[in-house]
Amino acid sequence: MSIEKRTQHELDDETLFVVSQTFKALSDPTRIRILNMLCCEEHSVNDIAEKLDLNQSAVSHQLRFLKNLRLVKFRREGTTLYYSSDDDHIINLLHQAIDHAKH
Amino acid sequence: MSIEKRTQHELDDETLFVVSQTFKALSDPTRIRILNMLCCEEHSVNDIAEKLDLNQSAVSHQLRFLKNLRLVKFRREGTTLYYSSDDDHIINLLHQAIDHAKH
DNA sequence: TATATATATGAACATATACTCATATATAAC
DNA sequence: GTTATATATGAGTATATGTTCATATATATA
Repeated sequence: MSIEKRTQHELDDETLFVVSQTFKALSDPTRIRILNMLCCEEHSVNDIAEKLDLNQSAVSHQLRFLKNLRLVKFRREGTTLYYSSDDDHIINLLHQAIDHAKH
Repeated sequence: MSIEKRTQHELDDETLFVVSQTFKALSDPTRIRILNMLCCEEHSVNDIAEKLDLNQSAVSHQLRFLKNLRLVKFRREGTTLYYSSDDDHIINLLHQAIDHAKH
């Protein structure tokens, strides 16, 4: 099999890493709930924690995870940070999967 | 907030579980490589193991994982099992993410 | 029946993950 | 400065995950 033919099928390490990290972000129920909450409107950390009945620290840890992957962004207003989604394409993947799961 | 309004935003447990499991399947580099290999044509277990330089047992374990989620199927020919993808929609999600990762 | 080949399975292990707790940091108001 | 509020962070911990190794199972052939 030629190198050209192989590369059609085999994914390079960089792509493999990015794709797996992206799906890893979407593979945890807590992160799914957070992303689903942030897809349409921004929310503060405490707001997310209260509405989803989660520990503030747990939410903050997960938001850092999502921010590192640039899936969410935030703006500051005083001591409050308002988070919102920052990757329409990945949010779209999430919604496709949700629709698929609901049949 | 009304129940109707809430359910617009909050996902039910069943959906949450299915979605997270689906993305979990796509979140491991080995499974991504296997699914990417199976998307276009069927392959035997040994064929997958050799082409992707993986342990036969590791491939078999991952195929069981993917089969439980009905992402792959197989047909038998003698002692050989030929696996292929069995969920076009999820394969489509994978390819969207790959394209997204490659920019 | 015995042997060979292909695949599946279970245990063991190392690593990754998600959470909680305690505490640190940052901003605002006093 | 002090105090209050909102969020971030690091350590510790329990569980989940992916792999390897050894072995079991299934099918085909002699």
